[in-house]
Amino acid sequence: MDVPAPRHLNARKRPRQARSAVTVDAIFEATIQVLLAEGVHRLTTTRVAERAGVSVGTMYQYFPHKQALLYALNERYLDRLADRIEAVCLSHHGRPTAAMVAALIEAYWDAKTERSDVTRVLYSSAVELDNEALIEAFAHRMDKATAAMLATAPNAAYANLDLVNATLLSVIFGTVRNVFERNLPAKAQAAIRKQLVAMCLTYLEGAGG
Amino acid sequence: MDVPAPRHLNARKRPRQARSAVTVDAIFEATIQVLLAEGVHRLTTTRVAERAGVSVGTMYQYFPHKQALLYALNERYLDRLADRIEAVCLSHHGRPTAAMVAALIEAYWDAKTERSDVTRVLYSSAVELDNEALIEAFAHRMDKATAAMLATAPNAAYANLDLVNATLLSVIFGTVRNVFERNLPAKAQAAIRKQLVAMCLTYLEGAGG
DNA sequence: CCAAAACACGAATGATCCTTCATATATTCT
DNA sequence: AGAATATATGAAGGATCATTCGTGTTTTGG
Repeated sequence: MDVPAPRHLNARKRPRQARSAVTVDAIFEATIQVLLAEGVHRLTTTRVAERAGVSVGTMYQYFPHKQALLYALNERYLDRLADRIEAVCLSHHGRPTAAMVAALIEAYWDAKTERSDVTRVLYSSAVELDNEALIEAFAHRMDKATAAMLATAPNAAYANLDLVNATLLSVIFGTVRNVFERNLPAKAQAAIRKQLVAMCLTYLEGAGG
Repeated sequence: MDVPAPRHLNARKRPRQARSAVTVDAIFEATIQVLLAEGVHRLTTTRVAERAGVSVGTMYQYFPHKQALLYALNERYLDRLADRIEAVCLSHHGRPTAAMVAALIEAYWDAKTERSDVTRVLYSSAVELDNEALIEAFAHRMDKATAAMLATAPNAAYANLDLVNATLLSVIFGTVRNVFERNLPAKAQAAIRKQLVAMCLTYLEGAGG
């Protein structure tokens, strides 16, 4: 995200040497591990440090407090996710609308599902975190990526691309999350996913695509 | 919900006298107030009791621990929500599909939005809570209510009502949550909501409704 | 009206946790 | 090499919290 974090969530210092970059990454990974193994309410600075193989003090060199760590972790996650979706969108410029929709849904769905346990704990770690800026930045990147893609569809003539695009994203992202949280069996998930693709495609066609 | 809570989340005792029923309700309301005013991470048993005008000890007469309180709170919320939606569905039996969809989306959307701050804190209070059973029970009630409604639509002939119904609910519930979490301006929310209604209607018509 | 049951109280206990800081080691630069 | 900077350590301080339990009060049923 190219949006500045709330000041109070900024890192204390940026890693300058190679070893500290390694440390910071280990801390991120350790955070996820602890979240997976113990849950948010047992996510302790000490536990994270221990799992990362460093001392608490070291953690506090890079994150002024626990919240900043969680903020940075979510930032990293959303950045990577946005990268993936953007790449898929770019690779589908000029393709038929049907291919676009299918690819978009597949990419997002897979990204969320392939490590559903991680997705879950990241959601939980974001609660009680002032991450509106993060979410908005992510949404904005997605908006731009998909709008640009849709605009290149052959025979596309959307009356109001922005609204259609926003609706499409809310529906896709929302549905994935809902299915995900209900923890439906894989078969049911796949069936709904297929329906979702068809539904979105029909919607776009009706809207001028 | 008619599903038994996980044993460890059961209330210690049920209120028998009138005054204790008042107490329990005050505790629920106080919990919401504290959540609104301070957030999950400052939700303490003492604070809740204080706000409810009772002592901590009293709280522990009805809830064996904090988690049980939050569990019961979410149970109460989902029960009421399900009641509302069920009533709307019932009142639309036999109506045209278009009216059904519009009413369903309106009912759910309004229920979630009219006190969006409460909705938000309830979501946050459910994190790190073993509430799968609750969610599943809610989903099941909704499934039955909407499926029964859709089956009464004039000219309805769904090839696979169950899948269509499940998709519809995931899409609606998911989209509402997504729009809700992004905290879009009211105008944008209304626009998307309208699109969602149209989208769902087209979907149902294509599926045999 | 009285005993039993239900309800209410809240200080004390024991545990967990975030964060700091004085100190020590490693790396870079000149 | 030596100074300056970056990185790492972890014990200790200070604060918050969930939960218990001995005790007091109110209601109910006979």
